[in-house]
Amino acid sequence: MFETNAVSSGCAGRVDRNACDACRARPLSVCASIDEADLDRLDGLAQHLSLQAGEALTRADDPADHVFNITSGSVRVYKLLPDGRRQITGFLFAGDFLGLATGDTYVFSAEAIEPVTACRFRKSDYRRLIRETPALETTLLDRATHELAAAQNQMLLLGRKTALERVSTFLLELPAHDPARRGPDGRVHLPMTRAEIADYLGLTIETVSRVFTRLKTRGVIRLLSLTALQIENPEALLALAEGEG
Amino acid sequence: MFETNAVSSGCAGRVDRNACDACRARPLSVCASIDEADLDRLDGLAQHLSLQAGEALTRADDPADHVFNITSGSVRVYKLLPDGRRQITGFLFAGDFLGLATGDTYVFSAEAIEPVTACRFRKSDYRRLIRETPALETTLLDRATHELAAAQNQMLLLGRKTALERVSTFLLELPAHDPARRGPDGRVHLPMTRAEIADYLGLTIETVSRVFTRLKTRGVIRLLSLTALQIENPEALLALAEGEG
DNA sequence: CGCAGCCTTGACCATTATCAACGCTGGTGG
DNA sequence: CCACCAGCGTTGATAATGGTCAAGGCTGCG
Repeated sequence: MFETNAVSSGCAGRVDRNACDACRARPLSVCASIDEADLDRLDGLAQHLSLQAGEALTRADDPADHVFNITSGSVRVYKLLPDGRRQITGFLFAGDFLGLATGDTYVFSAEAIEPVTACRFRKSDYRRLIRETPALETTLLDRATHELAAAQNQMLLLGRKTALERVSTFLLELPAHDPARRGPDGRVHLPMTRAEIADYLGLTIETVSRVFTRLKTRGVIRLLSLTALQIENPEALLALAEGEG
Repeated sequence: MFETNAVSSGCAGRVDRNACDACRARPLSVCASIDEADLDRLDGLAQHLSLQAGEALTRADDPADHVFNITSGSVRVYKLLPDGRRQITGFLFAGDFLGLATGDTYVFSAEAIEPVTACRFRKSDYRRLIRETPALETTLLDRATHELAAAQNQMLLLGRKTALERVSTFLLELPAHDPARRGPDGRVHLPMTRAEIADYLGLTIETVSRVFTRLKTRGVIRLLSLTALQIENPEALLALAEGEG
């Protein structure tokens, strides 16, 4: 299931170029406010992974043995109902953390949606590290707190926003969450399929497609390809996202 | 806005009867795994609050000056859209923590839905306490992680479950989250109105009411009063909650 | 006793899901 | 080099779930 990458340093975000770029780009990344000695210890314990699209980092109900730090690519985190309905609870990008959940099995699944590099730590190592590295714990608490705020926003979206508002919000938040998704002039790269966007926004692929068309017709966005679009009118998009359109 | 309670001890959950009961009932309560000396310091810094139904603990966009620990009663946490649509992101009960969010303004509002007692700490004190009390930080990280898992479940509910599944899930999780809501023989006390249940589940009051009626007709629940009901068939309710009914 | 607030029920409506057909695109193999 | 195919995306027609609007009932309190 896992392919271990030969490159063996920089997992904590200090040496490896990818990871470090991610760190600098993200105010709350794991390596922020952790000193050199601690980073060295982290690096020593890290296992390096390289995954193809579709490969899993975690599976719901499997033993929760590891925690992960994404260093490049994108990951979908989701939960399923018994009949197969899927809710994607978040997308993860370079710098994001995965697997903090307490309990001894994962309660969600996580899979690469494009080639991903990540590093992972055994949960036992991770717990020891946390005990010995207060700065790490502070950083993780900060991150968890941020994720909680993001989760509240997503609940507002799923519970109370219309399809048009959901898609508009998504198009604004994707580049805000991951600078690597953001090109110049409001250009946005979408690594995920319509099905994944739909399962993230609590809609169907048809509805997502229709809303894209509506936004295009209104001149708010321009579709450059299936995986790239340009925001032509950010103000209008923001107004739509908050229900003022 | 705040009425300070005269009772001046036990806010950290050690002395005051209410709070301590709550602590013992909840494996992850704030006082768990914190030693006596630390608890004493916590108590020394706590301000004690007593709120009537409808009074606010926090308001979205106000300066985030305090963190709170609920010691009795119930609280609604919610976000609003500009046009007034409301999403309740969670209900808090005795033992729950509030206000961990980073940033210098609150991003949610929190109000008592029945008489509430709580204690609060200045954010500056709280930050210092965290630095000086690793056990507190560990506990808070655990709690945040649990809340994150709960938030993912709620996203699954809001994004993919039907009205019947949502209400069934709610009736099962309310007593699971707060033992004080659970009477004997599957009896459940609902401190919140239909409007609050609706805004928590992403539905309207009419739909919530109709689902209650359907569950009643099917013999799954029995309504004892507006604020109390009895689960007659927990297995059926569980099946409905997961979409197998 | 009467009123206010909340809840329930009913009729109708709208948004979004479902079902179906078609189109585009990229990869593969003749 | 082109044709075909598979997978994904778009568009259209229809259906259903839940929302909206409206009326009436219950309950607790003054």
